[in-house]
Amino acid sequence: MKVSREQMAVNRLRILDAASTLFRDRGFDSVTVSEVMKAAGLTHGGFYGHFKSKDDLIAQTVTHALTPSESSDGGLKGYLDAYLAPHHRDRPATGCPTASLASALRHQSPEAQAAMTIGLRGQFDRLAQSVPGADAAERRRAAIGSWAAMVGAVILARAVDDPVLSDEVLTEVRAWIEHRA
Amino acid sequence: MKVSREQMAVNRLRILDAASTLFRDRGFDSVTVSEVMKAAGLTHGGFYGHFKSKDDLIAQTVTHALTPSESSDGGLKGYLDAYLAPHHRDRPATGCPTASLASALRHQSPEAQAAMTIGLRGQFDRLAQSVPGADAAERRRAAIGSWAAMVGAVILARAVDDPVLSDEVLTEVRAWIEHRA
DNA sequence: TGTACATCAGTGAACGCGCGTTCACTGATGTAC
DNA sequence: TGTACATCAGTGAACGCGCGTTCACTGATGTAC
Repeated sequence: MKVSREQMAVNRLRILDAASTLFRDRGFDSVTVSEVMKAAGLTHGGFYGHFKSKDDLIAQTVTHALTPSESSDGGLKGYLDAYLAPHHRDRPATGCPTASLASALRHQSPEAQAAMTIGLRGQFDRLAQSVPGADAAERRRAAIGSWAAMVGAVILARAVDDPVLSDEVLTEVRAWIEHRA
Repeated sequence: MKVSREQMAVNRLRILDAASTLFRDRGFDSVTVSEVMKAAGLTHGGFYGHFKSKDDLIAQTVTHALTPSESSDGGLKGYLDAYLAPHHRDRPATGCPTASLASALRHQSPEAQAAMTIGLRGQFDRLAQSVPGADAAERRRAAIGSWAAMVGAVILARAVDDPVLSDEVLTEVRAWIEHRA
């Protein structure tokens, strides 16, 4: 049954939101097209009216997920604390897409990688504005260094079985970055 | 045709080496059991004489890949330079297993995660011995912080499409870590 | 504004392929005598 | 040391399942008059 053009646009966004959540939670490969459509309240057959293929969905989802929603603007310290917190580590589905998806992007389409490149460039620019430093070059270096450490910390904290070691990674990396800033 | 016990042990190691290379290169999901066996010079049917399942292979491969082979002992500076080099970024198949596999471990068996935990603990201990710092706590913090930044940098550098941005990530993170040490 | 009809978003059954896994078989190994 | 036989590592065909994708169909939309 046909739906209105507005409804179709809404459905497209619902699919992207569902995909964004599911992919962050379980990765690209183990999430099926049917699951995404079901989570969006539709059936799998309609998928190909919105996207050319699963690869296409992945590329568009990366773009969608990395488009910054008017950030909290709560300062670097607050951002760092929230990012390197157990709450964030334990909820990849609603957390930073870079931390959950960056590694897998190496095996995805050029389109998906291009979306990641744009997202990362934006993140560096944004971070460079809130990070302290004498000149622009120093701030950019601190932005890139901090971001690599933050993403690496969350990935390591999530890969580890022992909650004590996992918490230690978050705490120590936070202290290590702050000590410098 | 049966082979000698020694040959069987050799074959087992060949399978683990092949799996280690293939998994690092292409991830756990997109590498098939048949591919691993073929790369080890065997046929897929014999696989289940060595491993209980593909999940079992993954867990044992993580253990195998993270067992440190008498490290180069070339000092922290040399290690950092080699780690954050384009050569390493461009060759995940022969590179650091943590950088290529840590993210995916979140979706693997408890056994695989336990192997990662042991490997990470060892890496922190080793790094803490070569990193400068006033006391043990400071050195451990520097070890964890540097490792998170190194792993994060290689993951980001590999996820990105633009070679200039990718090189910049490696260079800036290296300078950022060194500036502190 | 109301009516008739063409369009097309969404449905759900079906297809085909590739994967992990199983299994009957082979023939070299290694043990018992 | 030599021989007969049981064992079992490896082979390759086959199975079954789940996935991405296709397609004939449905019925609400939205346009032409």
